[in-house]
Order: sequence, then C-alpha cells, then structure tokens
Amino acid sequence: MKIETVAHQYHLTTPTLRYYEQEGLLGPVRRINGIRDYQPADLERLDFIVCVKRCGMTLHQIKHFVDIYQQDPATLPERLEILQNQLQVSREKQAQLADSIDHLQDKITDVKALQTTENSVLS
Amino acid sequence: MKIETVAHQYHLTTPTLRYYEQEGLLGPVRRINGIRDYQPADLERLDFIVCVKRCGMTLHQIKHFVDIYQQDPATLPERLEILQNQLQVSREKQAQLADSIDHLQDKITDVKALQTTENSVLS
DNA sequence: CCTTGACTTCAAGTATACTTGAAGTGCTAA
DNA sequence: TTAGCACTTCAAGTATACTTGAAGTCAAGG
Repeated sequence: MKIETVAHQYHLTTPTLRYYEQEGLLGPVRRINGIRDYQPADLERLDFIVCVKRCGMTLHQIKHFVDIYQQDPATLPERLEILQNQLQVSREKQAQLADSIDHLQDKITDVKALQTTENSVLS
Repeated sequence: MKIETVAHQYHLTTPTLRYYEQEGLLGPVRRINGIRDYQPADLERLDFIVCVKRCGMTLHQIKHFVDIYQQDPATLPERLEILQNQLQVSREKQAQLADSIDHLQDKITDVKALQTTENSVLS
C-alpha cells in the first residue's frame, strides 16, 4: 500500500508518516525505485501508534516500545509494564476529562441562565 | 494570595502562572511593591482555565474567551457557542479515549497470553 | 515527447507550551 | 545587619510534533 493511501485511511498526512518513519516508529519496505510499500504488519503497528498516541503516549515512548517489541521474548515483562502503566495514566486522563466535561456543562447552564436574565431585562 | 501558594494549589509552577499572565489569561492585582495578589475571582478564572485546557482548548482559544468574557452581555451568544463547541469536541475526545483504552486492554491481554505461552514452553 | 502528479530526500521553519537563566528587589528571621 | 528566600522582569532556550520548501526522480496519459 502506498503512502498516500495509508495517510488517507488513517487521517494523517504523508509528511507525518515520513516523520514517524524518521523517528523510528515505522519502517515500511521499499520497492526497487525507493517507494514505500506499507504491509499489513505496518498498518497493524500504525493502529497501535494511533491508539497509544491518543492515550497520551509521546512518540519517544512509542519508539521505545516498538524497539523492544522486535527483540521479543525477554522484553515481555517490560512491555506489559509499559502498557499497564499507560492504561493507568489513560484512566486518570479519562476521569479528569469526564470531570472537566461536567464543569463545562455547568458553565453552559450558567451562560444560558444569564441569557434568559438578559432577555427578561430587555422585555 | 501569593503566586507560590496558587501554583501549589493548582499543581502548576510559578513560571507557568507568569506565562499565563503574559499570554493575557490572568491579571492579578499587584501590591505596591509589584507582587501579584491573586483574588478569589482570579482563582475562579484559573479553575476555568484548567478545566477547558484539560478539555483540549489551547491557550490562544482560552484567551479569546476570557477577552470576550469582560465585555459581558453582547458576547453571551458567542460564549455559549464556544462552550458548546468545546463540549462537543471534548465528547469526541472522550469517546476516542475510551476506545483507545479498550484497545490497550486487549493488547495487555495479548501480552499476558504470550507470557503464559512462554512459560509453558520453558516448563 | 512532454507534462502532470505522486513519489523521494534533506533541511529549515512553525506552533504550542513552557522552562531556564541572569540580574535585581525586598521581607524576614537569626 | 546580613543571609536567605521568594518575589520581580526580560530574553533566550527547550521539547514535542509536525509542516513547508527546495530539488530531484519516475511512471502514465494526451
């Protein structure tokens, strides 16, 4: 699969994909002419990248993970620890976000009340 | 209330508070000697800043909001629109985060399964 | 054949949000 | 009174994540 197709499917830009590659997060094979050819395994990894990035992992941390992902068996405990750690962090984020959304709703209610007051003053 | 106290209470640093002020998000009164004195109204605004920042609003957007907040009544519809817009964005973020957390949990299950396989191979 | 458009590399630029450093002022407690 | 700490300003530096620009290659269609 070509870079443009991948970019489109993942709602990314082609420079972003090249940037991720430059940072060591991806490494699609190349055709003879140098053109990137994304394989299913690359897309699977991209799924993971998009997922953990949304959870708040930095590209640097993601790189470390994909690095140890290669050397398989010995790194399983570390991989588990990283993922569990990230899960905890993400859950905290989730709780904070839920809280902030509540506050935002309260604020909206306040503004709506103010608007009503405004209208009654004008009438 | 002094800057250090505020920073401590909001889990921010004093340079961050000064930076927010520089960006026009806050404007605590000063004592004669120039020292910032945060009033309850400033803390309320800081509550709001922390809240919408967690929802994903940029400092730039926050500044715009606090700017129109001053000139009160005419800006009520715009304020409402901004808040409602942000609420929608935040809810999308929330949904994506929930989704990513699910994937993360699946990944953890996978790694745990791999570890068990590893163990059974070794035994 | 030659233009068009997607691909390539590499370097430099941008946006956001802080952080750090230098240099100085002023209250407080030994 | 003097040491020390928190306060001040202003400028410059850092981290993260891209984005943009320049210059060039290559395959397909008119």
